[in-house]
Amino acid sequence: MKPNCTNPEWVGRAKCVACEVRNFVLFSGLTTHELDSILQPIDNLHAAQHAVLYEKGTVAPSVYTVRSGLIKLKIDLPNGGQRIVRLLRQGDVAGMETLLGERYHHTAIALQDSDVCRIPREVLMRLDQTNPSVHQALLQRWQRSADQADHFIVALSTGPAEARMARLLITLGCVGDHPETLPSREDMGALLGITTETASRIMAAFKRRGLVHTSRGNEVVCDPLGLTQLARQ
Amino acid sequence: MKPNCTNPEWVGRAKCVACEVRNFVLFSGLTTHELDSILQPIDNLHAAQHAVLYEKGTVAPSVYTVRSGLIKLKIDLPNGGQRIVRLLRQGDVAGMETLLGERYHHTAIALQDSDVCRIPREVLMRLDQTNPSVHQALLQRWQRSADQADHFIVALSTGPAEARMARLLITLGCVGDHPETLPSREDMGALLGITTETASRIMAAFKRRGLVHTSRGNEVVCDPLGLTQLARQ
DNA sequence: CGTTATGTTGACCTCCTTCAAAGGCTGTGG
DNA sequence: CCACAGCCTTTGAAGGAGGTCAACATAACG
Repeated sequence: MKPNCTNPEWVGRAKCVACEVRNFVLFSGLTTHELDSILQPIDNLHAAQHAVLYEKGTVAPSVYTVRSGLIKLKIDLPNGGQRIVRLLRQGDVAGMETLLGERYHHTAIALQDSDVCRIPREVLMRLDQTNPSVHQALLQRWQRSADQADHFIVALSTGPAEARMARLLITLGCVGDHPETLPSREDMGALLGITTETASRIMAAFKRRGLVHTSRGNEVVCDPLGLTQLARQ
Repeated sequence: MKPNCTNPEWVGRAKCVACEVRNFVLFSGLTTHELDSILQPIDNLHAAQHAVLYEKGTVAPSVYTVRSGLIKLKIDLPNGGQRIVRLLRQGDVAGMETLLGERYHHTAIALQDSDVCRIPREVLMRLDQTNPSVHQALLQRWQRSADQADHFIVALSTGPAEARMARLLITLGCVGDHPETLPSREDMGALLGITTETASRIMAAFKRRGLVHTSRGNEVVCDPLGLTQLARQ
């Protein structure tokens, strides 16, 4: 936990008009004029791997939209462990509890180098009330968050560890053609509710069986058919 | 699965103005006049135990607010089992995916005899757009739903089965003075991601250890201290 | 009063955790 | 450039927790 990894780095004031991922994030329905009328600053931040966006229990002044990368929302357990309850990717929003004036309900940490935009609570509340498209987009994010929570319960917390791991790999998208950088064994354990050792053993077994191949560095490619078959049970 | 248990019973057109739990449900901020201006019918339904409010995958024309009782939201597993992903009580809302025009994401079934109000999608969408208090109440329900999902992941799907069961009993509120009617062993299993047999064994052990007492019929009273201690690990 | 769901208990075996040790990778300082 | 520390990963052995299958008990119900 080095000091240079604990905080995201400020990149600059966000230029939403020119944002190349605007269609994926909250403000896709806003006109140039409407974007200009935002008074408070929306900051563009770069969160290096392991950077902490915010911590559970602290006051929540802003929400974060993910432009690229992968963010985990975790909750610390009384016994010292942790449980990851959500994974956020491009277009997802972290810290929506801000809108209800509460403190953050999770700790948000970057699993990969990520780009995020930090939107002050007042900005989003005003847009939510004045702009139907933003309002609709917000409802969608909330729904998406609930859907993902369901997935964590049903797919990642149910059944034998091997099946859960297969479902996790599918969820992470490493069945596609592109190789994916996987989270650490410890994070896999926190995602699935199993120990780090079990996560390591299962991954090792998957490699031996040829279900996953490490292509280069940390990146892996997976066997879609084999994994989906394992995921069933 | 008898036919008389599969559907909720129509009780009457809801009289929101006179509703004794109105302060707990979505319309607490509406005036009498605003309530009168609702054109489409809000129906008051009684859902007997095991009654099905709606089924996953069907088109979603309405949301349901819970006036009393206990509703489970479940998802069927590919292997024939089921997993309960949410429990709804007084003031909670089921089927909010309706607002995004989607099909239901869960199957909603009454765990106890329950009273619910069925609100047509159009009514809620209009109120959401025209009335800030309803809008705020909706955001709150979404947040509450996400919070409960977190609880299902962190408290009910993490750690040894015994600790999870202790947390479930605390969640169900049977540490209070009032005796509580517990769900079936099968539902406990579906809540915790364990088998019915394990749920039964753990409950039997709790009774032997004096952690829970069956007071009368299905009602039980629990030992708060003992359970909270078990819940830690 | 038989029939059917629901709960309980036992035996067995698999899966997962725990504790421990060793291997591999990376960055740092000599 | 190499040695070494620190971290992550892997692997082993042992024990316990939970699943599975089966039998039985109990309660609910027509």
